[in-house]
Amino acid sequence: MPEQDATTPRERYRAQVRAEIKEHAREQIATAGASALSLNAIAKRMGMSGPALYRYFASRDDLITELVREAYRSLAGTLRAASDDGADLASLVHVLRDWALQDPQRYLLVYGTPVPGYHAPEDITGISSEIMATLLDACAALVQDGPATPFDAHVAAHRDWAGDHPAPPAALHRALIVWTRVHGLLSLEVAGHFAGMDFDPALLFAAELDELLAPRTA
Amino acid sequence: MPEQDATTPRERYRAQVRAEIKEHAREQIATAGASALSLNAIAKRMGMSGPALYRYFASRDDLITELVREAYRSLAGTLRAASDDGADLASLVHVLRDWALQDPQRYLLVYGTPVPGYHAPEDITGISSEIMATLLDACAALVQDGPATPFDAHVAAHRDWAGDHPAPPAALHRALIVWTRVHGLLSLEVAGHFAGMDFDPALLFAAELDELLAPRTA
DNA sequence: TGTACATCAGTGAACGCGCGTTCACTGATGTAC
DNA sequence: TGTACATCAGTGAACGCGCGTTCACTGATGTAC
Repeated sequence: MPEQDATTPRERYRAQVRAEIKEHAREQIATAGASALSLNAIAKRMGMSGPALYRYFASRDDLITELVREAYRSLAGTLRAASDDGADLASLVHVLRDWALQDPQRYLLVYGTPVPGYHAPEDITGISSEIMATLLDACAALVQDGPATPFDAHVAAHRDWAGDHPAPPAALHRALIVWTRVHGLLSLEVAGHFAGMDFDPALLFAAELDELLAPRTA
Repeated sequence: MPEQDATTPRERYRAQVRAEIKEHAREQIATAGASALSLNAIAKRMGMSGPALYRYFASRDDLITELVREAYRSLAGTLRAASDDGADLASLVHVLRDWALQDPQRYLLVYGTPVPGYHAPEDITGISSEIMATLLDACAALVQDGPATPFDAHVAAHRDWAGDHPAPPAALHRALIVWTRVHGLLSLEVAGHFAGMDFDPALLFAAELDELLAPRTA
């Protein structure tokens, strides 16, 4: 995972230290959540003094922004890659689940409650809609004709979030439903709300995916 | 909202100050999230010195615990009351949504990512299963016979979380699905992830509720 | 009803902590001639 | 190839802040006789 084109030794070193800082930051977030991220604590764990990190990140917010951006990019890239490999909606959703469980806090960086007092930069909305676009591709390939629901009509008139994606209203609707259902399952699982409940979250997920793909009648 | 049976003037005063502290705590949580809750800040806003609060709560964790417990109790009570008034699953789910949007941070205290470094006391699991029980009642009244899904079988063998509720496996399954779908919608809405997206979350919610109640065929 | 005592709310000082961030600096690494 | 200079990583001290929590205390409120 190269930081940039790192040609000179100094640039390579910089990139490496930056990566190491982010590594420790991710560890720290995984333990205590993003709001507990502390530059001094990272420095200590790296055997450096606190101020040294300011050579690599302008501020704590800067570091968080970088982590959030990378989380978005990682998810967008992972889904896009699966999609390019021919994954259908079911596979895509499984890829999303695997990605989320592999690093729960990273998932929460994207779809969790925003870090208090922190505001995301604009370029992230771009990556966000790239994720949506991948989901829309898969949904568009799947929707069949049927009676348009009232929400289909509504979303047809409010589709800015889909950019210029050519998906029909029913696909927009489906994509939103997929998103919210999957997020409901993942966020509860990741937050530990299934913990005392004995059943297997993977099986519930599979069952919900079945319903997601099953045809429906009125 | 009486704290306890407050008979003597001193007890009444205590209860009132406790309530006022919690009021300010809720405000602070609403602004910056639960992890930012600070006893000193609350005291300052109440025109008291920090240590004074230790007359009312043994520690910061104690205060958080109280707020979490009250959130659970409020939700359990609200749902139970609606259920006793004869609410069906659809109404119940709308009651849940209203309760969540009325105070988003309170909803997150119950179903959000747990406050880092904080562990909930046991008596809360009791209230939690009371909530589930209300949901199960509504689902049991609604499920019709049909082919048992693989997950129905699984949950029939892993139903400890339902206590001794007599609901059939299909109802357990249904309750979990209702919970996760509704939470997906609410948590994304409450966290502001629909904010840039123009469509009306209430309509998406209504559409999803329709699908939740519509009969399904394979 | 009045006095003596116990209870309890609230204060202010203090402890030790960790935080983000700045600043002037040392010393090593790279660059130009 | 060797020297002079610029660049840059990292340090240590310092600033000001807010945190949770303890402690010994004052003063008001209630209770018992």
